Amino acid sequence: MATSAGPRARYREQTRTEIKQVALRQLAEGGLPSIALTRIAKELGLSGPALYRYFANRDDLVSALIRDAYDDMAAALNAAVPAEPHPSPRNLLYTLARCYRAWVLDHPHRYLLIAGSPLPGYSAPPDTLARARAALGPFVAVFEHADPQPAVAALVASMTAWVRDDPDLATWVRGHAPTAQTPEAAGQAMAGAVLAWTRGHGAVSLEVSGQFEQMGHNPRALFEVEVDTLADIFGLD
Amino acid sequence: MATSAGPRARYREQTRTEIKQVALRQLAEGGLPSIALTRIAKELGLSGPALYRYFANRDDLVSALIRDAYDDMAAALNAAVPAEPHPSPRNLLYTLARCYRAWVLDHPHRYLLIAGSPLPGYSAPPDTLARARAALGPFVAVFEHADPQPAVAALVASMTAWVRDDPDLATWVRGHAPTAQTPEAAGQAMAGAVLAWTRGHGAVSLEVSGQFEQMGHNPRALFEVEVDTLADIFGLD
DNA sequence: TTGCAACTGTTATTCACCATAACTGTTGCT
DNA sequence: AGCAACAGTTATGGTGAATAACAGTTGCAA
Repeated sequence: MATSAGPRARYREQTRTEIKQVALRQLAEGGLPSIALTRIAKELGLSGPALYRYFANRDDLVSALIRDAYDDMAAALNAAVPAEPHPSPRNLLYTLARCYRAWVLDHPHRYLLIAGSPLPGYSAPPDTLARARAALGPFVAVFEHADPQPAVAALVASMTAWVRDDPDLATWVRGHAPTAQTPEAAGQAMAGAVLAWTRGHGAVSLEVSGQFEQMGHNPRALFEVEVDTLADIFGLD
Repeated sequence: MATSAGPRARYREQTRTEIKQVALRQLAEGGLPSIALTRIAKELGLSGPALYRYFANRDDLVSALIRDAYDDMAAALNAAVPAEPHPSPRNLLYTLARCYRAWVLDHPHRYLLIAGSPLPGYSAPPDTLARARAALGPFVAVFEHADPQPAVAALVASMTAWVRDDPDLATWVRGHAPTAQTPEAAGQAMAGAVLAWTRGHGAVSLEVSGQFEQMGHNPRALFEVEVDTLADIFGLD
């Protein structure tokens, strides 16, 4: 495997991992701004500039954390799928959505790292885009067999146009939703997946960033309503 | 008015405002981390520590920006209400929601400042809470006359329990929704308002933080679907 | 009108952190 | 056996937050 590319490469990978672990702890303790190369180095018994052998700079380290977080989340979601034997689309959505929320609540800082605010107008690098797609993939499968209400027609149309314009996207959608052969079907699946994303993000990001902290309601109930009504809108079985 | 509390206080307020303006520009240009007291001072022809006469520290300045943003947004929303003469609840919701999105798109950085990620577990100071409520207020009025679907029953129940436990909240809700006398009615209004908040935030925060950047769909269509279906769920006229 | 207390500003200094340069010892591979 | 790549070091420079110590200005009360 790629792990046995010589002892040096292995040691290097090991050190990179240790650095990231310390960075994650600092992230958990004080948020993004308190990830400090100097302190990471000190904690590892290294001194300052040594870290630059492993990461080009602070941003590079943070990017690595973001990539890992995406991968981890995507893995969790994909792992959740086969758990349910022959799920109805509705139950599959429930499973995925709960898995999503569970991951976020387990890794709040990492989620804020992913979803947190870059600059307005910022465009994620393409590899990040691909990773985000990997997390969205399982949701696409949910909506391939659906009977959406008229209220989403405009959104489905917008998504359909996008699928038509972007062949890569089209093949990607079909990879997750094999029966979505027409642009319309693919657009419908994308509409469902993106709605799941925005709704999940809305509910969960406010929960995890502490905005519900002083509020005496049940965040889980809120989340479930969003998922439930999403299933309704798409007429999932 | 409060502005004529002596020439000194007036000059002081003026300087504070200038500082905040420069800070806002820096925020727009490079995000939160590039708000730098030293550079603000330089730009104003002052030198470093002078700013500490006006703000206790960097966090204090940022807090002031957050407070201003909340106030500004709340003002925009409240100003949007009387525009529509005798609106149906549904049309009122549309008006408010579009106003919300318009404000966010007009002030993306300030929105990210408000909604952006503090630490998980962070609790906003009470005055911020009050300001957030002021922005939520107009939405409460929308949902006082509604006929919610069974899918939201659990959420309404959760909100009702909260209203029952928190007399301050109860009076605040009645301030915006005079007919919501029972805890149930108030809980229903809160459920609608909070759902509007989370949905709006989900759609708009992803849009404004650039997550839709490379995606060929129409963010407006997405937003409208969310608002439309929210109105449906609550059976708004 | 005078005088002082509060206010506004200054320079000097410390500390934390990112980043680069220049250099040295180690090690794995040919 | 030997060298090139690698992993680490100290020294240095730059930026920014924050505090201390000090000095000029001004509103206002006696």
